[in-house]
Amino acid sequence: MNDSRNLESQMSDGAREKAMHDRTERGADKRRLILDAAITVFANKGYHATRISDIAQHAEIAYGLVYHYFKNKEKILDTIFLERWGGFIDAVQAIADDERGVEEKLLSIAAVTLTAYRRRPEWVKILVFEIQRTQRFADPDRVRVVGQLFQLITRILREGQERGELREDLDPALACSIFIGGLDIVVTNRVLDLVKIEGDENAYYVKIARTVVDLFLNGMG
Amino acid sequence: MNDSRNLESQMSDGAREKAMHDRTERGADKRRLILDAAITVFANKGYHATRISDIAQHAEIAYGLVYHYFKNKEKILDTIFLERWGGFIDAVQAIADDERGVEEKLLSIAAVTLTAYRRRPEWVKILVFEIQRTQRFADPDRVRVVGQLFQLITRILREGQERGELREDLDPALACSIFIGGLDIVVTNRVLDLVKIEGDENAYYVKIARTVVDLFLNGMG
Amino acid sequence: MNDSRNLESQMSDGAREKAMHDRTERGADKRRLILDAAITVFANKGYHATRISDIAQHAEIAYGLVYHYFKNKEKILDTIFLERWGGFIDAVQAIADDERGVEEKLLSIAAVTLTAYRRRPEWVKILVFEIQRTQRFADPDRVRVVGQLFQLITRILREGQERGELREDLDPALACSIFIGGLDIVVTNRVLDLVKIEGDENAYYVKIARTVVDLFLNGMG
Amino acid sequence: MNDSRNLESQMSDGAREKAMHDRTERGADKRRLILDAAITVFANKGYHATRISDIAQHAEIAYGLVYHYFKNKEKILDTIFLERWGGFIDAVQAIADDERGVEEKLLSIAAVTLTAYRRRPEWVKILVFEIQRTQRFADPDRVRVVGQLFQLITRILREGQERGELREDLDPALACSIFIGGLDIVVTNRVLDLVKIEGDENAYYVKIARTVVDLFLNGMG
DNA sequence: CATGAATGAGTGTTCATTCAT
DNA sequence: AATGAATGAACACTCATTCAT
Repeated sequence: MNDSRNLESQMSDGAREKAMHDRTERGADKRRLILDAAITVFANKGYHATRISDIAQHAEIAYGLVYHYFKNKEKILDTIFLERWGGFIDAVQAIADDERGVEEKLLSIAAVTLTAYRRRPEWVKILVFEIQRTQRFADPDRVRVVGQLFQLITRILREGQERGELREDLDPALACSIFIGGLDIVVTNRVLDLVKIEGDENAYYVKIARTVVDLFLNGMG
Repeated sequence: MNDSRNLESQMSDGAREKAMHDRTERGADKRRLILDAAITVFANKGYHATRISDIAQHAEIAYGLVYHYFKNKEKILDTIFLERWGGFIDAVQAIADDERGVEEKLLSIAAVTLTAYRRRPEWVKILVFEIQRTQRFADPDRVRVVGQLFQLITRILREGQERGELREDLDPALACSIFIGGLDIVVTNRVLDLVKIEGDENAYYVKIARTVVDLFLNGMG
Repeated sequence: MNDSRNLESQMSDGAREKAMHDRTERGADKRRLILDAAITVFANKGYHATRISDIAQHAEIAYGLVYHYFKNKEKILDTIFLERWGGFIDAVQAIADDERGVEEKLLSIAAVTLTAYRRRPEWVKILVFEIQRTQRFADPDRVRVVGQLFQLITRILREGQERGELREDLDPALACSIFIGGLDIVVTNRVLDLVKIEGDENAYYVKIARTVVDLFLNGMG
Repeated sequence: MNDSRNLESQMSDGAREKAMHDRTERGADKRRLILDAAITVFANKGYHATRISDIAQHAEIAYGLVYHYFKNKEKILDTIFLERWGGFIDAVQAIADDERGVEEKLLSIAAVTLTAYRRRPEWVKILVFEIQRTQRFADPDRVRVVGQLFQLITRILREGQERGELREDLDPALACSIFIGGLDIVVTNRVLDLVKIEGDENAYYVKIARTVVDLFLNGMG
């Protein structure tokens, strides 16, 4: 990841400027301005409905400057994807690599996912809606990259099976899909406002994370 | 549903002509031609990338005729949505209303969903990618209609809890989301070709349906 | 004039059916239906904004039937023009031919014009706006026909000069233009609602006719 | 008037560049190019028959550039209207405000009107045909602005009555309409080529102006 | 780096007109 | 005569991308 800010560090809002010296101060500034503007606008209007001029206006920079930093509109989306998803994958990787048990790992992943959404719903909107779906036929790289998440979680599950923490009669890849699907739809529901929240948002997300993992491990029966 | 052909009946390809008397024979023919062409093209190229001329060419009709039957491009998508989703909801409704236990009902729903995908992947592609996501801000009706599925399944789960077939400590609405999410991602994975199938497709889907429900009811632990 | 109903007879709303035997009863019926509908719709929406389907709907006949009676959209306008304008010219011709003095003749013409507007503003709208202006380059016939009105009034003025009722130092053609212009703009003003009417409309128009002629004959000085 | 070039100054073709600093040099250039092209094409083909590509070709610029300077086709017409009519109204205002008698004022107005037509018949065509008529229901502003001319001339007449220069038994608003109508139809006649000119055009117009005012003041009787 | 004017291909939509029945 | 489905040319408008300065 050229810009290795994962979701965790994004959460704690660590020193932003530090990471910005792969390019000129001002250049990187503008580049970041564009990306941040793009994230907002993509999330609000959707990728297709977003015009380059929208991004430029929101970033308060000149129209044509966008093309100094990005080859075209799609590259902007690509960059956002790589940056955000990369950060997310790094976080999941760290969780997968630590020494805790399966339950703790899954809880961490659920928490990271849901908290990320709570703090930066725009990113998640873009990840969920714009990238997975919009250009799905265009870029096989994109698909492969999304696959990383599945591989990491599948590995966690397989290790759990090997350690005897999980049933061994289920395909870990399929179980992984279902776990991710559970998280995904919870986020999707929020985006679509199918489920209304009452009370403390934070507690709500923690509870959801627990429930998802509880259900995944112990079942509804 | 004005056009009450649900996914099941669509599968068995029951008498098609019978439903065609809300319009002139020829008119309905052309209308259907357009819809079928649209389903194919939307699924292949995506809604945004599809030109009206693509649909007309694929249906082998004149360009302008499309606008004889549909007010505009979006209405075509709308019609597909209502037709297909309506059929699907009817099928789920029937399952929810029968007298079997929770496990059987969930199995049926999973089977219907997955089989529908196996037989008409284009429809599901359109349902999953083009409608749920693309136009999400435009039409609140759309969101509400998708919500029907959640309500039906939530009801099944709540009744299961009341009959003592299911744990009562979990919110049925949330559990419902997670169940749907499991199915959804499985379909999505197929669409995205993240998971490769080996051997008999049919058996594969049956096994998946069982696994999803097994995991949902008994958990991974 | 194949349909020789002039503005005067239109005013008195004489037996309508009588004139309709140059064609089949029903055929002429439909033809008339279309023309009447066209007059209304052209006056409301303007020629360009009027679609054939608007006319058909308003006439409560089938879409394609319009093309049985009229070669194309423009022919409908043409027919209205010839019919209405022809009637109007006939009325002016009768006035020009009678034995009264110039003042009486001009008063009659002004009265006919303004009353026609009062009773059938749609016709006048079409005459004034749609025909004189819209298609002016298309049909030289149209221009020639409008010229008839000028010729008739010019003749009246020239005769007045010869009889010593009018000044002889002014070009009668130019004076004619100015007289017509006075009437025209008064109608136009009404159409554009630049001038608001208070009290009895009828008396208002009679007074205007008198004023126009008074001013034309005696001047403002 | 933001672009205060009235018909008189347009006639004398005063320093053009001076007025051009509300926009960038080049920008204003192109904008003007478009407007000038539009005036020509609108006058030749009529507003409705004019395609954006006609304007672009005539201005020798790229198609899309038209939309850089004008929101849409109608705005181009609007701009021409405001610019030209505004200039015309300014000229009439100046005449109304000076200290001469009614006859001189009316003569000036007639001369300005007719001379404007002689020098720039396209503008008058557009003013007379395209704007007053075409969009009459759309923009109430348009009607109001045309009303300004009536108000100015009505004021002149009313003042003439107060000074005893004019008869007081006629409604000045109505007299104003008739005066304008006389001028209008004279212009219209030229446009329609109902009246043929022989000899010196200039003298012709001067004579007409005199005749119109003479007739208006002294009458035909 | 920065600006925003310039370009022009692309596409949804309209609607007069024709045609088969 | 009557119907309305079928046709397809036409056109306004959008917007990603390039370019001159």
